Amino acid sequence: MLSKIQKLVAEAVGREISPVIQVSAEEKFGDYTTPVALSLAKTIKRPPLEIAEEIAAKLRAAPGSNQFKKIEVTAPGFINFHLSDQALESALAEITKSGAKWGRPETKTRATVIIDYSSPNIAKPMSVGHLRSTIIGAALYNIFKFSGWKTIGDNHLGDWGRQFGILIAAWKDWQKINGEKREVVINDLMRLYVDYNALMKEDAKLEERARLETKKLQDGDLENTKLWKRFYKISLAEFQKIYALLGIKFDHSYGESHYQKMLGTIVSDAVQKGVAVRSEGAVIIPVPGKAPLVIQKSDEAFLYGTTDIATVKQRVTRWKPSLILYVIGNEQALHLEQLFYAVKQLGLISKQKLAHVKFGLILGEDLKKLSTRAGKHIALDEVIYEAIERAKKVTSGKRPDLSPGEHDKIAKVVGIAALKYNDLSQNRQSDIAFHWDKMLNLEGNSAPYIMYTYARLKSVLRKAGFPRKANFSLLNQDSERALIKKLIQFPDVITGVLQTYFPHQLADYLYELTKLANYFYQTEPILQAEPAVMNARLKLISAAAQTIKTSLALLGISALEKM
RNA sequence: GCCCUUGUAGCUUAAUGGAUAAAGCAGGACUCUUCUAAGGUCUUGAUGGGGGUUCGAUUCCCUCCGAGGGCACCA
Repeated sequence: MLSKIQKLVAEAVGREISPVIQVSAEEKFGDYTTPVALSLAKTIKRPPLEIAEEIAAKLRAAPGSNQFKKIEVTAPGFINFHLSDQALESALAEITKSGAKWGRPETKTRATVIIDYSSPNIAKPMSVGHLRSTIIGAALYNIFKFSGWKTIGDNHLGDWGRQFGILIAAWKDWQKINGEKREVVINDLMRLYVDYNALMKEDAKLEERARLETKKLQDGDLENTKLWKRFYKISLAEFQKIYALLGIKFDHSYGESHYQKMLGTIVSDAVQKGVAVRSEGAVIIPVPGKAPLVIQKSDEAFLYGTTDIATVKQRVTRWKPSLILYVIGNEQALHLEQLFYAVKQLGLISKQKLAHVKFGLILGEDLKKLSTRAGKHIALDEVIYEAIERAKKVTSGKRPDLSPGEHDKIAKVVGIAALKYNDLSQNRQSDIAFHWDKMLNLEGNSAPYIMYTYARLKSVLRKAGFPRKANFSLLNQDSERALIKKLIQFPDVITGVLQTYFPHQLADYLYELTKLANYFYQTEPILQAEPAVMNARLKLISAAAQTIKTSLALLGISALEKM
């Protein structure tokens, strides 16, 4: 709808502009509004009201204006569009017809996007910090895919590098003392890693050993490779458990190790092209105004910057994307700036857009970073189980007609949904202080609220049977109109997220839609209404339920039919 | 010192430069002889300070104050 109006306005203005169109803040200003006359006033040097009236007159005469019952000008020069009853009715008909496809942007694309998300480090358990990348990335993945993009999700596992040197060194020490008596689990690896890190700070010799083990691994040493594979397997199995719980999937999980064979060439090519230079024994790519990107250490080992360049190279040649999204924390902003600059200089990308979808950290309640190294750590699986437990407490008090098995299932879905929604409903760029109660909120603006609304609507639909043909002109209550108008906005919201990479815009919309659906449910009887009205209302709540379901699915949340 | 992010109600958050700053939680008052009260209605309460640009600033610029993160051989 926004783009339709934008086109109309641009034609009426008769200039090469893309005027700002927005949903009106208040009913008295119509359904959509544009301040285009206000912004034109300066360049044309005429009073904005006069310009607005002139544009409005042209708009009223334009062929596309039959969708509006009124096009009005209000001071100081806004042009407001009031949708006609007929426009609402035909829109609802279209929404009903589109079903699960409702929301797809009108402009089609066949472009490819690669989304790099989750990307945990092997040998460390996943912490709450990884939740954000995983959930935000998955939501963006769903939204792009839904919108017709060829979408590739790649979990860029941190499965190479110095952390393994540290772990291998620590492991060898541990083994000397303890032998191999029992099975190694992920927590053992973490403890080894944390302890060694602490010791390393005081003993430079340990640090040197870790460096040597890293180098040996990179040079293909047999023993270290074997250990690496072993640690890799342990970690991956652990990650899979969490991904299964969260319902997250990837198209690929090429870790950093996958690119190791390319690294030598990357560096020599960079040097040959004159993009990289030697400095203090290392090979660097200078970045204007920033620290340089080191691509080879003075001991000739490679770094994650080198791997990241190789990754871009492979992704571009293999998948020919027009967009690559890096869903990575704000703390990596500098590294990604360096990387984006480097691949451009190297000619690996030209028209392709690379974007850092940054997000704030999850901080401790003391507002300090939760780092594995510092031993401060909140395990992700622990948070997930707690979420389910809390949901269970709420669930068990309701619906005595459902079996304990159903309650368990509901609690699992609701708990995880609440966790995801809490993250996705906030602007990703701000830091989050970790509070159990906030994180696992089950009331108010939360996933359970939305899911509950959906379940109620579905319950009515089940009781009514399949709605037959309906006359939408019978939907003339305020609560009905408001709901239809909100439904119409859905594709515009999706389009917005594709541009901003802010999933919370969708969450926000979903919440507003849900509130309107609830209000309607509360104020107008559906099954008790006279048959013709009932049919129209059934169609309406069917459209609302579908849109809620689609939105939840895009956020990675499954809607329950009963709860 | 430089760079990134950030400061909105008691708390947690929303608002592509637009109209009277929007919600949730917490507090107060109502509401199940209609379809799920995990609901609905009403109510108290906010843009860190100071400048500037603009018809219009929570949004952009400057400055001060506060918070988190990062600044080549970790990832």
